Amino acid sequence: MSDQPIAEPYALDTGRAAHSAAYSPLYQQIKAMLLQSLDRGEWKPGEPIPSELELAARFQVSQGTVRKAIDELAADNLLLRRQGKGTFVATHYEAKVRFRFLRLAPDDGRQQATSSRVLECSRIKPPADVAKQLDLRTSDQVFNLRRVLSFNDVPTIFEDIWLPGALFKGLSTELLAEHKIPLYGLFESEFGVSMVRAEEKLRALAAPTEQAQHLSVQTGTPLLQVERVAYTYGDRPVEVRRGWYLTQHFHYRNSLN
Amino acid sequence: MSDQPIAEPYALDTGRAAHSAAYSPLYQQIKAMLLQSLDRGEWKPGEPIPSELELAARFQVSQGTVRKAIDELAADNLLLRRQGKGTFVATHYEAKVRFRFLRLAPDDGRQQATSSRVLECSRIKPPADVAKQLDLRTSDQVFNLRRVLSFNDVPTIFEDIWLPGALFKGLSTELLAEHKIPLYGLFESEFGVSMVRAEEKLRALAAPTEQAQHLSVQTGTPLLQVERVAYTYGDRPVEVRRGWYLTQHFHYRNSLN
DNA sequence: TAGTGGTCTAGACCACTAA
DNA sequence: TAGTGGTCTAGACCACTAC
Repeated sequence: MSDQPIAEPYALDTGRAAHSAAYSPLYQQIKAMLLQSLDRGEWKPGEPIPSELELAARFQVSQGTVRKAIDELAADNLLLRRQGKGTFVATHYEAKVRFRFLRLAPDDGRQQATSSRVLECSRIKPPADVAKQLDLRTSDQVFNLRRVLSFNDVPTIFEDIWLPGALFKGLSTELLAEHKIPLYGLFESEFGVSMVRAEEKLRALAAPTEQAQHLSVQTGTPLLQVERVAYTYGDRPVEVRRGWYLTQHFHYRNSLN
Repeated sequence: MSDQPIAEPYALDTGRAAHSAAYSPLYQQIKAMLLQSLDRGEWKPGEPIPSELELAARFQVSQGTVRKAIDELAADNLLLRRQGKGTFVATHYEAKVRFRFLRLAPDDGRQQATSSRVLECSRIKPPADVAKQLDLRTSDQVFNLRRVLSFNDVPTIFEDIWLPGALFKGLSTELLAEHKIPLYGLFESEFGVSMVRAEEKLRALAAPTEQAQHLSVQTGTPLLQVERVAYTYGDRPVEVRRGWYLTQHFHYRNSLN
């Protein structure tokens, strides 16, 4: 085993000449490569990624440059740093992460027992607007999922969810029944799809008949409607979700920074 | 003029001994001092702060340490870095910042002419819940402001606002009429109060009579109610705002990260 | 050309974790 | 004790802005 230099396995653009065609800093290039590794599932949620020194050696840069790349991924909540232990791939099996995506909170602040009842899980062709939001054709297959979330056994959220069929092969009512909350945890461990970011649009509206029935309220009751598009690595949309929230004893919390 | 060393004017805790009582990194201490300067109004919104090298000399640390402090303040949107020009105190007279606090957007994405009509501006004693949220006594004075925001002359938001009297001396309907949008711009330039962060609670509810009248809809129309507490430097609450949004043609946009 | 923030390096040392 | 991330330094050079 000699110490002969190995062939440069990573194509880093070290050329930092002024006015270079498409210059991007080294740490951005490294960030992009780490993102690819995450996307490929090279390191799974909950697992540690290689140490900073190891990555620095692999990419032939200094530790500080790797640090800056990891810093940004940690700021985006894709990675989690733990001093003395390592850097880990974020997972949805953590209260912290869950609350980032479940913004409805009880007015009195008390903990609530959460339960989910799946009403439907079928393979269908998507409505035109959903197909567009998922970057699919209307001829592609999608899963349509409908469920009711209850807090302390009080039905509070009705959700209508669409998922690309190609990514969620094998999704079924049984699988959903076995698996408990959170849904995004199931997605990451069973299908290797990590939800990283989402955009939501909120409106107040009078409950349609169907939604009202699922939530045990009268038709016309004011509901908070939440339309979500969720994205995985690389800003690829992988879920459309329409939710109707009862806000008699709950509120949607948000921070403006 | 001699080059004699000046007395150390800043109390930095350089003692980094293990298990030191209350150890905090140098860059955090510097961040805290920069925050104090911002709070004192040493540098006003829109103005540049001293250069990194100058601050490094002032605090007797390396440029890198100052950079890290500034990095965090810039990430929190308190400062704005502009390469080649300097680092500036964030101001609410910028579209970017405005959209951080006004989350209602038209469904069709088209630009809308925004106008504000002030209905009331009075000095009163605060309701108990408002006093509590502002860390005031119910015997303290507050300003109560009511206004309607219209987009393309369509009334869309009714707001009820409370501000600590001590901080907003001289606030009046006239001042508000002269001054155009945004309100937080007025607060920062006329009263030296910079809104830095806010927490909101959203609910859907049936329009009460008064709100319905202001928004030209029927009593009972579903409205999005938004309760906001806004904070200035050092997490001090300085505004309570209750808004009712018409979401027929608008939605509240939010990003989950 | 001078001054600003932005990137990158190499190395020292600290704080935390686990064996 | 060894290995990890966290802090701090000093210095070089690049990119951008303004004069």
